[in-house]
Amino acid sequence: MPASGPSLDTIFAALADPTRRAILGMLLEDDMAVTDVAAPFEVSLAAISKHLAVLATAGLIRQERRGRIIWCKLDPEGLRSASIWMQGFGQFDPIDLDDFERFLLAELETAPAETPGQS
Amino acid sequence: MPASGPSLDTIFAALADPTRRAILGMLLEDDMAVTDVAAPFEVSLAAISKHLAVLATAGLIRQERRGRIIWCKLDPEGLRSASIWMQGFGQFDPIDLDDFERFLLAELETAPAETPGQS
DNA sequence: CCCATATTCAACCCAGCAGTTAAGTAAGGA
DNA sequence: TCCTTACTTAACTGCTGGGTTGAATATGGG
Repeated sequence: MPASGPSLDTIFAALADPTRRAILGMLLEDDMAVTDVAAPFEVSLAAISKHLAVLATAGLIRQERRGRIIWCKLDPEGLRSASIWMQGFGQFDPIDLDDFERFLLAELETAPAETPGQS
Repeated sequence: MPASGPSLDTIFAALADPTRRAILGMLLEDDMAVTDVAAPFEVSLAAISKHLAVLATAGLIRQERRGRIIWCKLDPEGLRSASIWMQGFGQFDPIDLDDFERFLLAELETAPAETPGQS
């Protein structure tokens, strides 16, 4: 009883944006404040704030205020229903994590319009 | 060497629409002609035709003309890159196919605005 | 050849989303 | 208290996406 969280609509729509996927990739390494998340991107802070709201609504991240800083952390469970849905199509070989690493790097290199990952 | 097909942008965006996911669910059982795919839905045939084009562009289905009928068939490989990407977040327990079945049914029941699955 | 079937194309409408800037709120620190 | 830091909200813009209808294309059958 995963309590049927956010809809698949919401989750997949959230994942459809390269900026948001890049953010998830960043949060995979560490929790971050909103400002720090925004730093590598060229878009405004407000835009990133909205992206984070979308990700939170989709249940992919959680935001927790501590002092005046809002910490963003990945919520891997949020991907669960989407993952289950997808696994239903095609019985792939068990996923190799190295594959993921490669994909993530490729994603970051051919990034939106800036180079998140650079300082 | 997955030949880096359609982008994750394209794939996730395709999956973000409930009508399109319903179509994928239908094609999971059998290949279908465009007209037959459209039948259960309330939207126009042209709309479904567009949805199918989106799915094809995303590499999730393949369309093959035979006579005057265009057959649509699922292309599970199209989900591969997206699946790999997602598996990178959160090491879930190995997916139980029954889970998928339940999700698919739930999806179909609370369908877009019509009842695909009805004749 | 002509008509019906199967599907796409074209032109258009409307809603929603990503982006902007500017103002608003919240919380430390001097 | 006042300023600064950390975010969000509001109002607006431009583009894309899903929907429509109606015409165009392609193919099989009588």
